Amino acid sequence: MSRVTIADVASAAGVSKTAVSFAFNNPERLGQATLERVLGVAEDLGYTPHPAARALSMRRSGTIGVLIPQRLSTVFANPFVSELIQGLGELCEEHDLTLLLVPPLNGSLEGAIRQASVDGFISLGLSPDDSALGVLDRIGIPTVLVDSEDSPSHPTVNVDDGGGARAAAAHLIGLGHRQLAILVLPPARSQVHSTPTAERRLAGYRAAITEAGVPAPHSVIAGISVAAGASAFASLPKGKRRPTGVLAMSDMAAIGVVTAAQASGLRVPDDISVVGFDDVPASAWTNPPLTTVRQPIVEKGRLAARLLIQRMKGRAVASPAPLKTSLVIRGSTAPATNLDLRIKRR
Amino acid sequence: MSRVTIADVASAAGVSKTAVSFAFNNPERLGQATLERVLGVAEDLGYTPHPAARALSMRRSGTIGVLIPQRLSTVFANPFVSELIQGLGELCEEHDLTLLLVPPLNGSLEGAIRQASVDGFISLGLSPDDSALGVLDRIGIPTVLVDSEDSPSHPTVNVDDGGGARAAAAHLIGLGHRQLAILVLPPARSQVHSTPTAERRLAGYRAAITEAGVPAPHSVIAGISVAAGASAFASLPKGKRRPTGVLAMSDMAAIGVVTAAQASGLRVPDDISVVGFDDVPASAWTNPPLTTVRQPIVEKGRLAARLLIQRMKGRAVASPAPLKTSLVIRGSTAPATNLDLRIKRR
DNA sequence: ACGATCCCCTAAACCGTTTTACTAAATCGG
DNA sequence: CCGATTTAGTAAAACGGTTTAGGGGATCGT
Repeated sequence: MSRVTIADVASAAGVSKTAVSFAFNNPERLGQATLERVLGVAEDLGYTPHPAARALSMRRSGTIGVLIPQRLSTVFANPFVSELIQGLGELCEEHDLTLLLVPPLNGSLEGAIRQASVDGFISLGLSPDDSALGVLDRIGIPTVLVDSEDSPSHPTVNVDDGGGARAAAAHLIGLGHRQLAILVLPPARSQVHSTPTAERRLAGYRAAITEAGVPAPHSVIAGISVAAGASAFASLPKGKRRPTGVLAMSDMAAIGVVTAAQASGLRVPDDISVVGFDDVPASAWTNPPLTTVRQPIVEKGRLAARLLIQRMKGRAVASPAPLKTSLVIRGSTAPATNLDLRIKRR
Repeated sequence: MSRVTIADVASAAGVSKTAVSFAFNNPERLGQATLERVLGVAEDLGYTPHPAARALSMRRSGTIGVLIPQRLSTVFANPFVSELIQGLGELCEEHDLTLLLVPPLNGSLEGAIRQASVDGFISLGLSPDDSALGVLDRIGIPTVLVDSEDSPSHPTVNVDDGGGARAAAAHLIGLGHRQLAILVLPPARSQVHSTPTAERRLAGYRAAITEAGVPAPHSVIAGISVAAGASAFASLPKGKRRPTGVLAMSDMAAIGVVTAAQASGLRVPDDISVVGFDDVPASAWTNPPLTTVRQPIVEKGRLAARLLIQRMKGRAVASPAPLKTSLVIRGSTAPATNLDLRIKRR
């Protein structure tokens, strides 16, 4: 009933364990006859090398880990992660690697990191002061940081969040919007908390607003889910002080705002403009299609994986320049209308 | 430079390897003083147990594998997988497990299976004759089949695909549609090929159509992506023979049909009705919102994970009854209009 | 005919843990 | 004060592979 090991195959074929190992990993070192016999016996017995034993012995598991700072159920509700995995996946498959998702276990990422048998880590959105990072370089495992801050010990892959955010805010301001709202992420230590990326976006929004000299925006806390966006809309000021332009930290939150606004009887973009961030595919199909800041997510995944694989091969790699972001103008933004005027006209 | 092992800690603390191991896994077997000393030394040295060594020795890796029959980049383009992972993730985190994504490597799922160090597998959409299944029970690793066919050796989690499909087709027929099209999946052995699930859906569509005695539907081959749906629309008959109702195998394909139809100048649902399958979250935000067959994807993931975890604990588990599906009627379907009539009216 | 080479194959060490079986010392009951 | 338990720790054997170093026989060149 128990697993068939290399020793079983060896004795059944009348050879040494070494020979069996060679048959699989170094066939040219065996004679034609023995090779075939060993392979045949292995097949008959249904032998399969034990992956953990192999990993231990070869000091390589053929797996890279994706460090996910929050619960899988919240993170995978955002298509951003799917997109990123598509990029990572392309390179993994190219290099015969599998992908391990490593979320916090019992609320602790560190514990999860230790348990993970991987050759390298891709870390998503970790704050530079996160204790998990300490564990990472203590273990000395190759790591690439995505959506984090520049680190002396690990290469970092980022996009130009600040520039994208400025462009988005400038777009709204250019359309005449003066009463703006920003959906900021909850402060650290909540389940969904702020990340370096979100900070850069926020800074970009604020910079553009300050430079334009328009009134300070209204800030409201929201997570990155559609539901969070919807409830954020609910807590915006009503009446004359209602914002006419909303800047979100993600497309999901933006979509939440749009649907909640529509449900409350507002028209998008006529009554309220909303801009998202990321440009996930779904943003092109929403009603109206979402104006958003595009970042090349799949490309970002590919790049991160490429760098990690190089590091795993021992090559030193430098952090690449941030990838470009660009504003994609679709249907969720329009020139601001004068509220008082419209109300009067009715 | 090399990794610090349990032996290093042991000699530094002046105890045996056993003591160090106990300090972490069996602290009550050590005296207060030694326990603290060992733990302190381990901390100082930055000791972390080698996961593969641990897995080998304990015969458990703390990981469950998700067997993915196609490339990650194609599979993760469908939000269905994200949803499923949310469900799987909930139970994994509850049980301190991580999730390994196992796509085919070099086109071979079997090879990938062997390399994966996991305690159990969740298999997605595998045909019952897939050779990968043979490998699975040869190794004797606990497995739960999702979106597959009933198997004597493994519990299966399914939804009522056939019933959902019938309801969808009946809905269109009830609206007066007589010229129907079905988007069928490519035959086996292409990159995205048909699955047992798709077969059941197809059978459901056909059964409802046959029973209602309406003309045989037009079939057109399409994958499960938005792009595939769009190009499928392009290959539908034009003019008087153009279908007025389209049945898809996934929401993504349906969305592709909708956008392509709109791009070609047709109005949805006025000129053409489209129904999807799955009810991924994005279906509620599209323009128009998609009529689709809802299946409880997250719940499906939870259930599959729950069963697998039970099997991993040695309990025998039976396949549960298929989960219920239900038709969600939104805005992409409407009563059929007489084409000739409409053309005349213009 | 004889050392050098090459071809096949093997014994044993190693990877880094956990766990079993056991021992020496300390504590206990009576 | 003595045998029986308990306590606190250890040595060695797994776990299941890969890899290093080397050995025995056939083949080669001379």
